[in-house]
Amino acid sequence: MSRSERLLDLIQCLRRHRRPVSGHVLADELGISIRTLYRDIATLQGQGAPIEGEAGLGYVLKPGFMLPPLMFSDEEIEAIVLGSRWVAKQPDRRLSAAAANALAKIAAVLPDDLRDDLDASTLLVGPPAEVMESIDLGLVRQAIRNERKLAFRYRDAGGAASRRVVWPFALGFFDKVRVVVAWCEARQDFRHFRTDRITDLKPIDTRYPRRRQTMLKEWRATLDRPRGS
Amino acid sequence: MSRSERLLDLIQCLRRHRRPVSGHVLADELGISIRTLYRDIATLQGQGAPIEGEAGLGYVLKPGFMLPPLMFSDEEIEAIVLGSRWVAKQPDRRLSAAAANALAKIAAVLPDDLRDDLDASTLLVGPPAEVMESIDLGLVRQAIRNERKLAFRYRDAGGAASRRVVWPFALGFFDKVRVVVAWCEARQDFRHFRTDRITDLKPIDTRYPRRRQTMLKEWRATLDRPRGS
DNA sequence: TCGCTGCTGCCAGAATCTGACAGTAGGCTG
DNA sequence: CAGCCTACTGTCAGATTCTGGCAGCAGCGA
Repeated sequence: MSRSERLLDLIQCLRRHRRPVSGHVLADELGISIRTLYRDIATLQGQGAPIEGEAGLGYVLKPGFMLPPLMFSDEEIEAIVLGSRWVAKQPDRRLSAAAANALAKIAAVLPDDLRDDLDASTLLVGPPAEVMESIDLGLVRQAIRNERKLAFRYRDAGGAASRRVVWPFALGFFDKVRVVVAWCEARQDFRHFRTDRITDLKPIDTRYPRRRQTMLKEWRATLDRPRGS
Repeated sequence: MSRSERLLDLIQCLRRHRRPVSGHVLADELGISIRTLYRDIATLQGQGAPIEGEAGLGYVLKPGFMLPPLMFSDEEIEAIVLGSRWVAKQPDRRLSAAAANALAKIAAVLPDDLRDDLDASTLLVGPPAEVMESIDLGLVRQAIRNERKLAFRYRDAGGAASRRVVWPFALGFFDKVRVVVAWCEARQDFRHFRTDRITDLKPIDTRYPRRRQTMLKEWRATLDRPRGS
């Protein structure tokens, strides 16, 4: 195996083990000596890979993801760039900024002619709507990831306010607003909640009793067939 | 310069010259011997790069684009995936298919935990609208790229039909339909045309007298300020 | 204190890469 | 057809890089 291939393998290894791994283990998995591993790690760090080593612990790959060399056709690149531009115009600040950063990174490695072609493919959406998020989406993401309940006050389309305890499992886009998709304990059904109508968001420390993947699947199934059938 | 860096450089070189380039020229640009160049080309081909060499002509990089290893944060990946999903749901069949392919390629190299997180971020747009493209968007793209005029019949929102000759310079999304952005010869102004209302599209072989980048810039400027000011 | 770990410098042998030369084969032009 | 340009392969010796082992230092936890 050539050295450059091995470097990618090393990243994949680090990603597999999420906990700190000792250099010795990594060297074993790659079939190289510990000395060479240290050199490889140094090389990767030199190329900007976010690898951290601490004495007595081992190595961890900091969050952040390296895409290995990927082949895309012109159209696939166009699709990716266009989609990222769309995300960049969405009101979710964090995602929008992330999309802008991603676009910058992609543009940096694109050949000029392709970049020109992409300029001819524009997005005609209006300026981003001034939707003020009243809540911290980070809390929602965390609750989803850890399968924890959420409590909040909600004001529905009619203006009626209510208190909810829900089991969130997805955070989606709907037109210009973001919605939390969840099982509502009060209604005993799937509901989605516009984030801009949520107030007093409080994470609850109890885990909800179902797997979020399962609920996602069930919820999708209810979407596929029209209401009432 | 290490060999692996040079291989990426070689791809960039090939991309710069769009016409066939002889191995000798490439070797000069990279500062290596012809023999080493042949070896490098062979290596790249072995890794799946679409390089073609023909005796008497030179090397060409077949359309298709290789993204070098790129670092993305979790959020940037989420933005890219989300955007691609959005594109995949758009009515433009070619782009939608391209987005689906790109997503598959990205998903293939994503670690499992990240893929799970992304599942929790859904797109709540309805099923793709049944917009039948009556024209071949490929012709439009080609006209834009080559700065050629286009002639077609257009039926506007009020139902009134007209013949147009335009200078197209962009192909954009607007909500669920695609629009051609162009300078309209009849109206002597920028106009955009919904592709589903265009019929009898005919490419015209005459080049229009302005640069498409310039027109794009001017058109963008008109968008920034509200009408009438 | 000990053990485990990260990390660096050094060195000799192994592996790889590189350039040069020679030769084959294919396309293009005259 | 000949002549030229090109892609491509084989071979080989020297240059370069890579690799593993060793020694040693530093930080962390028990």
